[in-house]
Amino acid sequence: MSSSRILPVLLPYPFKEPFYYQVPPELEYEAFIPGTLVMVPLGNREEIGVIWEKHQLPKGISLPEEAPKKIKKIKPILSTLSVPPLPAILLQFIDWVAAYTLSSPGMVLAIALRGIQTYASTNTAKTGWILSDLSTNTIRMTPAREKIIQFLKGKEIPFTTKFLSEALTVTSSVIQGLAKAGILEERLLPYHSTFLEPDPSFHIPQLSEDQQKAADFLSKKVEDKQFSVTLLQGVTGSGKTEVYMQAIATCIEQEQQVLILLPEIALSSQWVERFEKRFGVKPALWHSDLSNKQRKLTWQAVIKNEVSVLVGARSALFLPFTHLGLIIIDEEHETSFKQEEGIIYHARDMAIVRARLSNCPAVLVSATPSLETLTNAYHNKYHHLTLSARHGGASMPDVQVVDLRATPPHRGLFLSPPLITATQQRLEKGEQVLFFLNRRGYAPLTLCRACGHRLECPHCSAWLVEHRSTQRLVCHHCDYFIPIPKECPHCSTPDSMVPIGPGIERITEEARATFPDAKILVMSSDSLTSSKATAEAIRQIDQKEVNLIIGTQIVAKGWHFPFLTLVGVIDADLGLSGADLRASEKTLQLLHQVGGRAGRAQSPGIVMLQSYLSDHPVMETLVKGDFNEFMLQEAAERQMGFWPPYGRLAAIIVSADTNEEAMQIAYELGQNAPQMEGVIVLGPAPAPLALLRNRYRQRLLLRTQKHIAIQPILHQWLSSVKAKKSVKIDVDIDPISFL
DNA sequence: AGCACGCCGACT
DNA sequence: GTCGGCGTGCTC
Repeated sequence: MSSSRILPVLLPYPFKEPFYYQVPPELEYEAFIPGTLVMVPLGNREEIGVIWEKHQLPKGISLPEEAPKKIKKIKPILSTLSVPPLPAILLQFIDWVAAYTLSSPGMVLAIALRGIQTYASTNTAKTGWILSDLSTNTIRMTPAREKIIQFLKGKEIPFTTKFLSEALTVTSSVIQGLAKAGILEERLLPYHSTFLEPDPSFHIPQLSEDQQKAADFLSKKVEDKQFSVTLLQGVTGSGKTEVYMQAIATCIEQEQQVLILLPEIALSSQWVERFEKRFGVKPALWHSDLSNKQRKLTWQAVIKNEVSVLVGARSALFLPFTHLGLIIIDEEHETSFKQEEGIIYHARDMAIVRARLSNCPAVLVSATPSLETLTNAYHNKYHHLTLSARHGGASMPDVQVVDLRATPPHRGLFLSPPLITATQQRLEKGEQVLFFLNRRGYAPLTLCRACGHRLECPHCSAWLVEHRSTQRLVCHHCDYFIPIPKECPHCSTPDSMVPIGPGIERITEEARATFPDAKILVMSSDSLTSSKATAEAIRQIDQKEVNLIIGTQIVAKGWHFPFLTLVGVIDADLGLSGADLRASEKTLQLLHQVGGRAGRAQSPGIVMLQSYLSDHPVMETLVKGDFNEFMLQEAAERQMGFWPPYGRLAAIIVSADTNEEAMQIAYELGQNAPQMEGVIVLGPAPAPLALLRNRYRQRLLLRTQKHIAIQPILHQWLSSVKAKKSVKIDVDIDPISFL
């Protein structure tokens, strides 16, 4: 066996490097180009792997000494999968993401292979039936048999059992019988993609002058077929979607593929509808709720270039596009683009990397761009398009702060008199009102009036949240819950447990009592458990079957509520209390987004912010509406200390079964902290959730100046400390949430 | 990631 | 004496 027939194969497991396998003599070596999907033996199992890179050596020259030399045995590749090889850009992208996030390429590959994991086992091609050459008078004729033979006579394409039995009202046993007699012959169905081609000129909307300019700019970028990043910023209702749909149309005309990333694809039925109205067909979808079959079909259609437009959640970034011509990241400021488990990555940032590797434009879309994006736009790293006016003549909502110190709600209640009055007026006029509170359940804290005992999750450092609808106290961080106790578990005083603070269930209760005639709809992840339930809620709002909507964060996400004219933010201060670096930014974005739901169509909208901090800069910004100015001010404050976006940040989380073990390793990391110019290490300290799912967590933060590459420093630092397997050290590059 | 191998506690 | 807990190490 010549050693030149040995190839590196990357497996979807957390190994540092590819494994080496040999090409068996009966297979042609030249066919194994990088990206080829193969079955290989691993231990006593068979696994899917990918040919990773062929050593660029002339034939006959042996491999570099160091590569497979220390490997004891090299097993043969078993077979090649009948799918096209992964595109070279995807291979590069996987390596890039792995290096950036300090994770193994194999684990990144695992995300990319999620569409074919079941490929080998369930590759059953569809077949149908045609008439054979055998004479039909060799069999006994029956009416059912007659029908089938008459139907198939002269037809050359095969028809499936399902089709024949339904169309001709015969049972499948008749077909089986004819097949057995040799009258019918089984044939593979001709392959046709289930993904229809969108029509770029199906319905071209009338764009405003502003919109048209922006659309032309993006279309030009698509035609250029070069890497670029554009921020498309515009207030809610300014018609951003229509603008980028125009760029999608151009991309389809150029016969290139488009990827659109949305934060919560399950909630995007309205988006898909808009797409369908514009292009005549539904786009391909990619999200966690897809069935295995849909997943496989979509994955294969993407790699065969049969999908021209795909809308997906963050993992769609790892699909095997072969002709990517445009990536759009809608609601780019959304924190749910950050994957927080497994491979920790930010889909917005990785999308830009993928666009660069694919040499195509990326478009970031938001009414309230993230600080990072806005800074890049102001420093001319990104193009910046602004849509200033609301489309269709609607005006911006009028934002008012309700000072809760001056006009407090009644004792034990949460709706202030000004908000109640305004709500009453709007409801009487037949308009819709939204109450926003970013808190699920009835009350965030339950305590004992007698002894002060607070009910806490035994597995996490968090209060148990009362959910009255299910009669439970629930931990929002793990799956722990208990029935609502009748007496204090600590001092046994009966009926002493009292709910503290509001959740939306409690606001709903108060709203029912205050507005007995209102038709109330609750929107939270607890009430909208399926995309069907969500679609039904949206329908009720559209049809004006409800007039008071009470919702959590879920309502902030891109919906059209045409009859909504008043938004009441129950607790505008929520989120500002912590010491989180991004507290102001995130609160401002969220409240701005929620406020954007109001007053889209005919009537002007009002946003009322209930706050005890009415002179807080965030409130003042919301009233004045100068979002960008506030954000740039925030950015300026971060510049001095080299905080992001002017510096780099990495969080190291040490987790273990006992606090002692976690502290021990965290302490050792602290001792070995890198000491360099422009590098600062903070910690160790208990992580924000010091106990999570029974794991104790300690954290360190590494902050460097922007020009310093953070990965090599981390790599060296982490390899200086040895921990046993039960102690986990996770690295979060560019962490989003930290205190 | 899976899975085998290995060394210490409660049982047929 | 064994069954089995999960801690450690290996897979080309």
